Amino acid sequence: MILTLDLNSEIPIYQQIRDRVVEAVAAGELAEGAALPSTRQLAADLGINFHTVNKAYDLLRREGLLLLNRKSGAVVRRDARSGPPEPGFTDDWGARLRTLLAEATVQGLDGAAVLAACGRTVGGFRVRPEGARVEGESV
Amino acid sequence: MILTLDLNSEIPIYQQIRDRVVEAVAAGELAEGAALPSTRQLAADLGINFHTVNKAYDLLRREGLLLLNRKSGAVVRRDARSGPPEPGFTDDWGARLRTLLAEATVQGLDGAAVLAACGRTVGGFRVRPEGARVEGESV
Amino acid sequence: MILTLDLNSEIPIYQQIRDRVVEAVAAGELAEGAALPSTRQLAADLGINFHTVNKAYDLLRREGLLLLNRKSGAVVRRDARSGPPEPGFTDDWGARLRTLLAEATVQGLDGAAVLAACGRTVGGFRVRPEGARVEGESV
Amino acid sequence: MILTLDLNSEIPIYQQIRDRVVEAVAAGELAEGAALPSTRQLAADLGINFHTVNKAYDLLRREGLLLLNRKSGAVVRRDARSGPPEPGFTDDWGARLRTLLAEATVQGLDGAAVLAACGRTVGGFRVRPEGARVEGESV
DNA sequence: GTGGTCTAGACCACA
DNA sequence: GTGGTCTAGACCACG
Repeated sequence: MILTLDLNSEIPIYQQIRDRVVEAVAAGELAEGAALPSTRQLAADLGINFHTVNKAYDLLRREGLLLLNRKSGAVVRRDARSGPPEPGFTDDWGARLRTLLAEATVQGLDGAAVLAACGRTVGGFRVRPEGARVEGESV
Repeated sequence: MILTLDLNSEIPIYQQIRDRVVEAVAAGELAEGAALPSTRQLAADLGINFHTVNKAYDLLRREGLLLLNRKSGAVVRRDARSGPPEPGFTDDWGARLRTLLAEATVQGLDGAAVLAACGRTVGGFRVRPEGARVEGESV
Repeated sequence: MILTLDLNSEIPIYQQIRDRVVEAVAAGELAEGAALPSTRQLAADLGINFHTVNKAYDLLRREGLLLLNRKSGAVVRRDARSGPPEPGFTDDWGARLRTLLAEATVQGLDGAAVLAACGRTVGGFRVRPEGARVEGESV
Repeated sequence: MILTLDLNSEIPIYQQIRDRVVEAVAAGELAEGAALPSTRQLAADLGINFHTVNKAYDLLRREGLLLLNRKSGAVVRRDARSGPPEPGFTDDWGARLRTLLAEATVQGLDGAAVLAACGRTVGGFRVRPEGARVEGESV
C-alpha cells in the first residue's frame, strides 16, 4: 500500500490521509482487521506532524472505519463486505454525488462519459478473495 | 428555481450557492442566458450578507459559468451543451470521483447500487426541451 | 471600418469603443481629419446608450485623439505621424507594457515568442499613404 | 523585493499587488518556491487592509502562480520556465497587446521605438542563475 | 440599481 | 500564527 500525499494541495492533509485510507479499503487493499501504522510512525514516514495523522485516524474512527486502541494501534473495522450503509449516510452522499456529477456535466462531459468514468472507478474496487490477508502491511 | 442552503453546514455558504447553481445548470433548470437574482437581492432572500453571494458569483464567473454585467446582472454563460471539458479538469475530477465512490463502497453499498445511483443522478440531468423558457425566473 | 464590441465582456463598453478607435488610428484606418459617426448615430448602430458613446468620445478627446464640436461632430486629431508622445506618457505606458509582457512570460511564452507577437502586431500598423483619404467613412 | 503601490491609482490595489508579483516572477526575482510575506504582514507593511492582500493572493492562486498553505504561507508555484501557456490565453493576451501597442503608436512612437521598448522589457526578464537564492526574501 | 472595491472586526480550521 | 469565512458599511464605476 502506497499513501501518496500532496502537501501543497488545497485539501487538508488529514483529509487526504482519510481519503486514501477509504480508497484503500474500498479497493480491498485493506481488509477488515488489517493494521495501520502507528500515528507517530506514519507521521515520520510522511514527514508531517503526528497530530495531523491523529486527526485523520480519529475522523476514520468516527466514520466507523477504524478501531483505535492503545495496545493494538489502528485496525480496520469494516470493509466493503461489512454491511449496509448507516441511515442518513445515503442522503448526504447522494447530494455530494449530485454536485460532483453536475460539475462534470456542466464542463461538457456528456452523460455516457460520466457514467463510463463511474463504471471504471467502481470496477477498480475489487474486493480481495477471502483468503488473502493483509494484516501488518506497511504503508 | 429553489435554492436551499444549510447555514449550519460545515460547507461554506458561498460554496453551497455555487454548488446549487452548478446543479441547476446541469439539470437544465438554468439554460444559457437565464438571469439570476442580483447579489443584493439573493442575499436578502437568503438572509445572508451580499458579500457572500458576491463571492459565490465571482467563483462561478471564474469557472466560466456566469457572466456578470453591471447592466443585466448575473446571466448563465454556458450550459450542459456548450463545449468540451477543459484539459486537466478530468484528472482532478476523476480523483474526487474515486474518493466519493470509495466512500459509498466502504459504507456497504455494492458496486451495482453505486452505479445505479450514478445513473439516476445523471438521468436527472435532462436538458430542457427547446420550448421551455427559464429566463428571468425568480429564486 | 468595423467596430466590434463584446457587450458581455468584463471590459467596460466605453473602454472597448475607445480601444477600437485607438487601434483603428494606429492601423491607419482612421487618418487625421477623418470624421467619426455622431454619438447618437453610433449608439443606435451598436444598440447601446448614447451616454456610453459620449463617455468614450470624451475619453478620446482628453487623450488628445479627438476633436469634438457641435458643428462638425467628432474628428480625428492626430494619427501615427502626428508627433512625439506627450511627456509622462512613456513612463505609464512602459509600466503597463512591462505588466503585460510579464504576464505572457509567466504563462510560459518564451522571450522570442513574445517579441514575435509584438513584431506581428506592430507590423499590422501600416500607416496609409498620404493620398488616401478616409474622411466621412462610416462605422 | 520591493513592492511599490500607488494607493491613489484608478487601478485596484489588489490588482497592483497581483501585477507586481507577476512581474517579479517574470523577472526571476521570485523563483519557484520563493516565500511571500503573510497576508497580514504584507497588509501591515503596505498600510492596507489584509482582506485586500487576501484577494490579490487568491487571484494569484487561481492563476496558478501561488500556493497558499496554512502552514507555510504563500509560496511561488511556477516561474518563467514552468510550462506552455494555457490554450485560450494567447487570444485574449494578443488582443490586449494590440490595444497597448496601438496606444503608443497613436501617441507618436514609431514602430522601431515600440519594438525597442518591448525588447528592453523582455530582456529584463532574465531568469536568475542557479546559485542565486531568493527563498525567504522579505518585502 | 447593478456589480466592484476597500475597510474593519470577529471567529474558525489547519498545522 | 497562518489562511479562510462571514458579517457589515461605505463609496465608486457603469449603463
